[in-house]
Amino acid sequence: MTDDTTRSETEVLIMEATYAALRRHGYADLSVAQIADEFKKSKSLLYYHYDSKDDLIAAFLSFAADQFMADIEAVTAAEEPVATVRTLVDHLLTVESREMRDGQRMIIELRGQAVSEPRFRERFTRVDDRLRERIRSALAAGVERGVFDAEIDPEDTAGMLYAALTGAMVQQHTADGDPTEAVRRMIHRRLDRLVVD
Amino acid sequence: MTDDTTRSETEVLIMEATYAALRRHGYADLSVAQIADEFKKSKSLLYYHYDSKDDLIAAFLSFAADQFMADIEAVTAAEEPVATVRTLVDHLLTVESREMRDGQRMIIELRGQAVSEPRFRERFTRVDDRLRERIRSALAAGVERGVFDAEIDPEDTAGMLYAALTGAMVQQHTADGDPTEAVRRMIHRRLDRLVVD
DNA sequence: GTCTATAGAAAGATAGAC
DNA sequence: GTCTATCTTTCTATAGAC
Repeated sequence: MTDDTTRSETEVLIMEATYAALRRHGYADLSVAQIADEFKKSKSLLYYHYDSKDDLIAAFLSFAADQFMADIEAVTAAEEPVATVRTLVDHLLTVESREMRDGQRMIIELRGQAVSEPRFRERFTRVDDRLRERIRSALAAGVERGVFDAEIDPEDTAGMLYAALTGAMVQQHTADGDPTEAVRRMIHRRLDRLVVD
Repeated sequence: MTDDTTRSETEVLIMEATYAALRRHGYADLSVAQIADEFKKSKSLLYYHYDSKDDLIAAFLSFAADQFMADIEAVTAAEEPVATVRTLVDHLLTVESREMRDGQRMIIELRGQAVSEPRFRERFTRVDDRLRERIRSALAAGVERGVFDAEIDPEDTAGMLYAALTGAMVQQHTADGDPTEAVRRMIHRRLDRLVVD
């Protein structure tokens, strides 16, 4: 279900080295040599496992997407509708550690590349669809159970919320000043009002 | 006010060549040679006018930001509060020509680079601040004149709206499926409700 | 200001041994 | 599967003439 292409032990090590290299250098001027530097074994071994640099990065994006989605599923599993949305919002907008910050920065930078890299775009499409659907289904379930105002359109509302989350993350990492708190407040306030007392 | 560094005729030609090269090749593997190819004069002349490639690109980003903001000001000039926000939303979410699409893609791609390029980040900070402020002041003016519900917090609301706009644009150009219509509908609907009858 | 020519560095990728 | 060594291309940037 998670499209986990089977990854050998070495391949997992390569993915981790790629992660480390991306954290350290960013994507813009990431070289295969830099990835190899984060890797116990040799540079040419990377070419044994992947046909090209682009191939390797595309594989990494799948790897990262798998990890990210598993993380999300774990956090929001088995919560009721309102809590699911709130948790998701807080999870996406919170940067508690340097590791999380670097991880998000990496994603934002790679996302920019998806403009012209079809393989990247494909992975982001997948993640977007799943997150949006997660919000939509929570909203729909809420309406069905009578906890949310029946006036809302779960599809559009989910699209709007997820766009706001994406935009806040992008702005946070590509401009000074942090818009995430305003967005978080607005969404929680909105949820308060949507809940039928 | 617009921080227009004075640009010589040749420099404007270089900016236009850079724009053409970015449209054609994207930022990811843009070379100075490719910029020169869109330019009547020689490659080395680029280095006479700019110290380095990064310098040239940073200058281009200022140039593009100036154009973009002038465009926005022109479209929203002298409109009343509600119309200003509606026009801004439609303007940012509408892609009517190939030129507009390419322009937006270019911005999104460059924005990804702002993660690790301080000079890029600085430019995006400026544009973000101005657009957010434009929305905020329109909302505040609307409240003051009694056309908007006095309950809203113009600052946070502007942050939320602008985040949604940014997110919709980013998603539109970095994933398949177009979330802009949902976001546009939601915002206009929201504005309908905010207007005190 | 503008050109041609090229230096110098770095990158992606492969050859071939073990 | 993994290594070392290296080929080849491409790129940024400069030198030096006009």
